Amino acid sequence: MLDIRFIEDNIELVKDITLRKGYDVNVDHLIEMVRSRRKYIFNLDNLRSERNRKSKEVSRLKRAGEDAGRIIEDVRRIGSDIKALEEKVGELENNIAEIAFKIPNIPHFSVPEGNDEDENLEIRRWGKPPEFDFKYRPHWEIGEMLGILDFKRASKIAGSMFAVYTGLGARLERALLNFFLDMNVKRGYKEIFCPYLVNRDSITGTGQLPHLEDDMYHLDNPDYFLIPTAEVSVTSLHKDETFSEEDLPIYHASYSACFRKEAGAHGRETRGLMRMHQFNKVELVKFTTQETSYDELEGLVSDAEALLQALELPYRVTKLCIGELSFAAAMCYDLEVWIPSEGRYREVSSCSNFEEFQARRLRIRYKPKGGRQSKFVHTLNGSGLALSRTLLAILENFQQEDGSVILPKALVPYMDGLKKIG
RNA sequence: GGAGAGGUGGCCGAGUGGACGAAGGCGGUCGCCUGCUAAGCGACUGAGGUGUUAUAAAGCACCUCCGUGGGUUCAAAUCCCACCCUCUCCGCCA
Repeated sequence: MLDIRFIEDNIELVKDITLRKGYDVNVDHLIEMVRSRRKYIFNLDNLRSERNRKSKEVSRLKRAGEDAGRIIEDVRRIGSDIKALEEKVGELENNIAEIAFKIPNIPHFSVPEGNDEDENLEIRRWGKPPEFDFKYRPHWEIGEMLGILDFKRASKIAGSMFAVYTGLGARLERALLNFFLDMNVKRGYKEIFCPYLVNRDSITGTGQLPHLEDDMYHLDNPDYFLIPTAEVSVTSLHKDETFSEEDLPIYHASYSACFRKEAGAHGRETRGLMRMHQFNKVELVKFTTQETSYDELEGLVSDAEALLQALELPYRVTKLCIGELSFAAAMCYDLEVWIPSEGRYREVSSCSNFEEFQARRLRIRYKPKGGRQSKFVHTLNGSGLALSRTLLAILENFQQEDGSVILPKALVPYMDGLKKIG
């Protein structure tokens, strides 16, 4: 959520960004309501002040044993005026919040113009895509040949866009999970394990609601959502808290299963591990001061890159253009790993700075050193990393002609010394 | 799921209708004292909003907030109702 004052001062900018990101929001109506709310509150406070004064008078008279009947009559009248105004203000506040929650974050000034993927800015590449002198296979073929992935049975027990990992496949998934968590902890992150079911407030706080409701699995009674990423639980961990500046930055790393309906994607990429209704991910979350958040973003990207480098997977880093930026992000780098079967790079980590956007919704603040006024923290997060896509990339990039797969050295200790599958 | 107890400021904790944004303590900040530290003494120490000067900071005035939402009352932390959460016991379960 943006600061209402900021919106008032930058009406045209807010309208422009909202429109370009494809959200339908009536900013003028919002401003109108904000202004009338202010007027009502002014009147309301005056009435309350009068009531407080007269109430004290009543109490004084009563203690003195004098008659307070006239004043009581007065206060009764004021009371009903107050109630009417309170209703009006309450209604306005609901309407204001409803609109304000639908306004996306404002991109950082350095974010490139552009509307789609092609206009993202490539920052750097690392590693070289493998060159095969044999007919290489997509990961689902490799996985089925090796007997480590089972999509048929997955669809039997659940449906399409699910996977079953068996034997060394399951072992490899677990190896990756442990490797990621260990690495991240070594780099200063605190390991967190959180609920997969969260309440509406949490998921509104990180910005998935209101507009992504259709993409999330929802339980009716009670009103719970299955998290689409650990970002939701881990960021909301500190809801309603005020840190002192010395506590910051805070680094958290959390594994979770992630659940997505992929409602907009049906029919696309239903094969393999690329897009699933349930997948595993380790998420990195940072809480920082306002001054340091962009340096921290660079650090976050490096931390995620270190994982890909340790796995020897070729990747590139891109900076997302305005149109590609998610609802809550002010700036975002994607890490994309090379996928031989597609002949292109695909996202395995999305590292974003949300600035105050989430913190404002979740009321996460800090007291600056020496300062009185508390400020909103900046929140950041990025995958470190998405497990299934990483596993897929390992199968495809390190496949051999005979169908076997050589494991990256970093994983060997996690595979009980096993260097190769198949 | 049943029975009971409880939710108050950064923390502990008092407060059962009017002088309570809230005693007392701890913690914190500043000052005094002190060779240094400790102890001691004194002052200050919640958040949000509206207005004001100029929608800078600071200030000043007022308002709101005692788990959340309703209600009773001239007046609610205090009384009533619903919900949420925590603790204890029982049941159930991994």
